[in-house]
Amino acid sequence: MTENLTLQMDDYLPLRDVVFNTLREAILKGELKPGERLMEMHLATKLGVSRTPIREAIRMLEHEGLAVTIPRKGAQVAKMTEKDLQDVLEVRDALDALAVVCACRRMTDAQFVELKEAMKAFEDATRTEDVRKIVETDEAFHDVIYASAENPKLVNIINSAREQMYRYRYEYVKNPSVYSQLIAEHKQIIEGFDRRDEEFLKGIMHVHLTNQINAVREVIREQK
Amino acid sequence: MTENLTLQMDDYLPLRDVVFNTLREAILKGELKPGERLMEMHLATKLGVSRTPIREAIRMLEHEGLAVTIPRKGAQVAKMTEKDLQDVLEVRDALDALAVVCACRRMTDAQFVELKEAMKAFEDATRTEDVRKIVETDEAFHDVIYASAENPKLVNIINSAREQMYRYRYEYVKNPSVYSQLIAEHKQIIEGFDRRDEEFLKGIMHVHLTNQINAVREVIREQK
DNA sequence: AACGATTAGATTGTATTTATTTTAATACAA
DNA sequence: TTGTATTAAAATAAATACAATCTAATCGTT
Repeated sequence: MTENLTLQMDDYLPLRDVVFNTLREAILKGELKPGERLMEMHLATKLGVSRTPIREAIRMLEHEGLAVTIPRKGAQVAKMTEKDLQDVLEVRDALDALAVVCACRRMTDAQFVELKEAMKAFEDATRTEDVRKIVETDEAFHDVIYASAENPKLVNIINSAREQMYRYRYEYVKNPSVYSQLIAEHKQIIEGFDRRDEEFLKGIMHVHLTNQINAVREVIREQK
Repeated sequence: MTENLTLQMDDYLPLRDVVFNTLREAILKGELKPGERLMEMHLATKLGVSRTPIREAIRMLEHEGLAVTIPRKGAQVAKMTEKDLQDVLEVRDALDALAVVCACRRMTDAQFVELKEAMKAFEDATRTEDVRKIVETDEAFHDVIYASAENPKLVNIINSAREQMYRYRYEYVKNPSVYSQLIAEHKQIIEGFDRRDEEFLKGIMHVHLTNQINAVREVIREQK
């Protein structure tokens, strides 16, 4: 019996996607800074591919809001003004409210368990002082909520809104004094889901989000 | 005095954008139907360009939600299921509510005049039986509202949500019996802005949107 | 006739080449 | 020194060429 027929090993990804993911990560982590030029030839040689997949990846970054292209001049990492941040937050606020209401109605027991676990993971991470891990577990916590909303279109849009500010948020999370507040808010969110209290949850999410505004705004202001 | 220094004639557009606009229009108007394959070579010869700008345009359509690519198999016009429609509407509902509240607070007098003019143009269009014109003037009416919200990020996201359902909505607008209702709703919207009544506006927009659901749902159901 | 292997053609993925445009560097004139 | 032309270099835009993969038709076998 020919066992282990687990072929179909779809580890294939078009180079454009590999490049896209690489550049996206680099931008979000701040390795590529806002305003920095994305020169095709340079990136191509650096990543060891031709310019074609680079160009396609740039088109994707562009529509993700992470890059801006000026025809015949090239692309650069998108800059955000304070106004941009304000605008994105306004949108995220509305979408988070929707997500949390949907999630409140649709969250399964298994997902609620998952959420509590994610909460725990985040709490643990804050004790490690590993910023990267803290950011990731925080995102994971919110991912559980978004997934529970059972609305992939919503998740897509929220994610693209998140991305636009996450590269500024890294700085925010570097400050350990905010951990306790974040943990407290996460706990309240759990409590809200436990009680299935939509209005309460909307309020908490709003606070949770707006708390980040000023910190991120600082970062943007500095880097001007 | 050298007058008429209106050079700067930026009538240049990269081919990728020309192709993108062309394909986008074709999809929204139903010339390219959901599920239809987007073969690079075919499109390239048809539009008289090489495959490079076609590929870039497809990447853009993809992130706009109008096309779906399967690696090594190619792209096709995105299909929408009833669930997808439901999901998009849920999002649009939330974003429209946000837009209308922002617009209510920020709309200038000039913009309010513009809105009333757009209303008039729509009313005129419904008498022409020219479906294309009707759709356009209806969109223009809503564009005024969205622009008044003074939040470009929000406008972007709403537009991409609109696009995803607009290609199904054409059918809805073909039915003249809905015109009077649409006109009535538009009038109420104007009234809402006149009174600056946020809650009223949110309600109207919600009704205005959900009225389209069933019609669009019909269309999707049929075409299966 | 039904099924599977083989192969030809079509299609996408990637790289390379060519053309156009912009940037900047240099030279010249005011 | 400043401003304008001119030229050279570098970058993007688009087209073409090549490679890898998939699809579907064909053929042979059962």
